[in-house]
Amino acid sequence: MRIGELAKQSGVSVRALRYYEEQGLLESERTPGGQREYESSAVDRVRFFQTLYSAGLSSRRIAELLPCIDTGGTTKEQQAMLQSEREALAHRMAELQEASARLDEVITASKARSL
Amino acid sequence: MRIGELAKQSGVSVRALRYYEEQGLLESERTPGGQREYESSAVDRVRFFQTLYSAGLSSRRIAELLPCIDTGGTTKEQQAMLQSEREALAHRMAELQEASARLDEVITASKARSL
DNA sequence: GTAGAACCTGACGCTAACGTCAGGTGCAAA
DNA sequence: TTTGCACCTGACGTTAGCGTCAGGTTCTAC
Repeated sequence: MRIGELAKQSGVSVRALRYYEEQGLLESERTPGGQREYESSAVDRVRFFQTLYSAGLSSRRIAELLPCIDTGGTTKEQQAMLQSEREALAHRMAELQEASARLDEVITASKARSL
Repeated sequence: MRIGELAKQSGVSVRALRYYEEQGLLESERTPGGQREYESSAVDRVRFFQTLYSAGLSSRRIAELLPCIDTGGTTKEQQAMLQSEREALAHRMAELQEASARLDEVITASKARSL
């Protein structure tokens, strides 16, 4: 598939896809004319990037994790990297729960006041 | 307290505090000489902002929510705003859990491979 | 009354993740 | 073979949340 189709199926912009390639996240074959050609598996890959992005990971971080993800990351450094990112995620989730709880306080307080 | 002290106690930079004021999040009295003076309650307020920031809320969004937070938000618009923000938070938490699960898959897969 | 730390207001710099031209090329259909 | 849409490569623009001068003032201590 070409880039427009991948963009449609994965729900991101064409510009974003070219950006991912620029950052070393996404590879593509080229047609004789120079246009990008993707395998259908690229759709899942891009969606995976979106998931990681929304979790607060940067392109650089994702690029660092990619070897682990693709090859299964068996070196100590890679496993440590995965672990530390996992812990960072847990930390972020705790922050979110904290924020959520604080918002709930505000909400219930305002409801009580409107009775 | 003055801005340096508030910065120290709340754990953010002086620049950040001035930025919050610029965005309408934080108010301050002024000494006759023009220096900012804060009440001790400002520490908690700033920490609250940090919590919301880390949860992915923008300054603009926080500024919109402030009236609800300070006065208890009783108008329908304000309650709706609180609710929608709460739902957005829940959505973000779900994304985090998804990402976390995906990372766990990678981690357990890599461990299995290294055995 | 003076040194020096802390403060002030601009104002420009920075990074990430794209958006958005501009100017030119590939490709599929009629 | 000529539309005309999709694609290409630069390259500059944008937003948020500050960092970082610069050049000047206030406050506190001695």
